[in-house]
Amino acid sequence: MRIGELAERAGTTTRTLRYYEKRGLLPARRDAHGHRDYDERDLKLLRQIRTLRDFGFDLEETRPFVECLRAGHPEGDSCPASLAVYRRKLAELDALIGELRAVRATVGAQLARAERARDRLAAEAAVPGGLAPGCELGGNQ
Amino acid sequence: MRIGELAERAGTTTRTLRYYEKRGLLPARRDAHGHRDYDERDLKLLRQIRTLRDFGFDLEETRPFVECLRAGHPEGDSCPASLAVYRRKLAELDALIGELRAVRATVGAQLARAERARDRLAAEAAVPGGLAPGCELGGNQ
DNA sequence: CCTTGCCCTGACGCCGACGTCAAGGCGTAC
DNA sequence: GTACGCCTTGACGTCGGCGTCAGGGCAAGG
Repeated sequence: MRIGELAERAGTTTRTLRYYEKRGLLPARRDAHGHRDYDERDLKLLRQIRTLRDFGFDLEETRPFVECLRAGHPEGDSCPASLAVYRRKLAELDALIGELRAVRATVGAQLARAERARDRLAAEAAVPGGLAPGCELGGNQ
Repeated sequence: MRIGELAERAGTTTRTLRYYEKRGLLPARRDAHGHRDYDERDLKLLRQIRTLRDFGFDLEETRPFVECLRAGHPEGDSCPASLAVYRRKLAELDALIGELRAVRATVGAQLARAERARDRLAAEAAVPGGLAPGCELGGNQ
């Protein structure tokens, strides 16, 4: 099949396929007209790439999976190099999730603090006698 | 103080300060020589920006905090616009963390599956007579 | 005098994964 | 003939947040 058909069947674009070829990830044979010629195996390789990319893998990280398939293995993750990428990715994800949760906690605490400060000021404004005007906390002279 | 000193005191670079100025985030007065002239308040604004950026806020998202401080409020998050950014960021973080955990679960499952497949093949190779070659996949108990 | 050290502006480089033109070739259909 | 649709290569644009020159100024110190 030609590039347009492969792109459509994989839910991507011709530009992407040419890019993958330039990166050496998905080389294509050529027909008599110089047009790229792909087969079902290429579709399988491409789907492997896209699946991993959907998970946030870099293009380079998909390479071991593609080479594993091309070597004749039934799955892209049938090779040790692919498993190593999985493990590295899991470690990355765990680290990132940990950082994000820490940030989330900090930002959440900041929001809570800021809201308390706001409510305190609002309460003082609503009930001017509630706190002495000279109270230092408000800062409002 | 001049740009070099401010950069050093805030733990950033002069390039960054010029960039913030160009973005209209941290305008600077000029002295007789045309050199940027900052004061302690600018340092406070800058620290607010850097803190938020360390949390992963975009530069534009820090603007409400900076303007809030510049308007005379004691904290950058003393204004409703800042609180809105906090809330938006929390929602973003929650969504992102959720996605990442889903990806983590999927990748973890893929790794486990691939490792089982590998171990199964290794066991078959180690004990060639242990299972009949015609044994159906996955049915080896 | 020259060097050192700070400052200035302007502009290109970088990262990743493509999008989007520009300009042209070839085959088929009208 | 010519319009259409697919293909080709090449090259620039995108996004954010700067890094890194290039080229020049101004003041103090030796």
